[in-house]
Amino acid sequence: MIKEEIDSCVHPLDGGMAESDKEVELDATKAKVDKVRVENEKLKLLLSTFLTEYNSLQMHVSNVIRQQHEASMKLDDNGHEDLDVDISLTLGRSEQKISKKEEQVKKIIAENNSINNKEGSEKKIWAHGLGFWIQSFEDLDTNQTMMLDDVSREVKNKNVENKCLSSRKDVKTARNEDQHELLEEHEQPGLKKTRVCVKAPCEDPSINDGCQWRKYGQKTAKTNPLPRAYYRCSMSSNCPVRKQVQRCGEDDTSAYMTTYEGNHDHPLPMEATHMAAGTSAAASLLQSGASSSASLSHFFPFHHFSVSTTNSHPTVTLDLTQPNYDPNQLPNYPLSSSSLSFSSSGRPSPSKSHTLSFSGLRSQAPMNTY
DNA sequence: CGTCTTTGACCCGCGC
DNA sequence: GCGCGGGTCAAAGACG
Repeated sequence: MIKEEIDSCVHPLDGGMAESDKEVELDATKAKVDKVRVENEKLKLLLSTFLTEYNSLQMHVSNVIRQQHEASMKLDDNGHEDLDVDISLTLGRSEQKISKKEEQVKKIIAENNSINNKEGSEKKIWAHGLGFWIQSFEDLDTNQTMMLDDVSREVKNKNVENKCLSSRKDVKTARNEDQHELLEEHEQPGLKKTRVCVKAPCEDPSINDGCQWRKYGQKTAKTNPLPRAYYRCSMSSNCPVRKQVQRCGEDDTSAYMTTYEGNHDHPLPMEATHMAAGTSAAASLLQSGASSSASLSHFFPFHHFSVSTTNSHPTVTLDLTQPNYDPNQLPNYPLSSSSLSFSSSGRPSPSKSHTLSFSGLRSQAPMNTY
């Protein structure tokens, strides 16, 4: 009432019609505000539902992981050290033989976990493919991860320091010897490093998968007139990871085949861990004997892939140019939401790059959550 | 000046 | 043993 009086004083020239219009307008605005409020409440409810579902999903995943862990512990009749390290998905490695370095790392993890368990905090550390160590979503302790990386680097640096070589031939021989040692140490006899090929639809060959790559060569293969580019990981001076990028064909200029080989010896950025998760999952599946398309499609329901062994190189090929998406499969894969995304950095070529990432691959490879 | 790309030469494994 | 082809090296140049 007072407000109306004030309004009539402020606008003495306005007639009764103007006042009634304003009342109508006010009512309309109030109605709009109420509507927005109701929508806001609905959104809040939706958000809380999502959060609840997310938490229950997390609990479900942790339970599954715990069950797998317990099952594997039961199967272990040797009664070794009670390690909380369950999975070591490392591209191109066999889990049959564990090197001293890995034993050292596992020992550190076990010691830390025993301490942490005393404190009532349950922690697990996962060894991811492509040489990247991560921890489960239950708790994230970067100190442990860094410690693992330090151990890894320390051992590697010592190996490098021990080599005092002069001529190029000696260096090459040493390189070959190192590779041979790695083969002997980590791989089954007669089998070379596992390769993971990713055929991706992309206009630019310089796909940014999260790592920094340095081009060290380019060749034109006889079988394919289009040049093949060779890259090595430049995030670490001694990182052995290589990748080859080759256009799939003259008539298929929008697709590139990227082949990854080796294990990173340094922490990876998040985009790279997604990629590593996908590739290492594929590699570990290959090594675990999941060679049939049927068994592999269980783990990669949304994309075509194939397995081949050429020149003793076990190779998993993920074809992301042909999505194998079937909505009917969704209920069977509650934890899967395989996706591929590209994003351009906008920088001018040749620095222009695209981001390639996987997410939610359902396999032994755990999901990264940060 | 440091880093990265280009490119010809070289090395090595594999098939014949 | 020889030749071929894939993979790597390293010098030179480009670039920021």
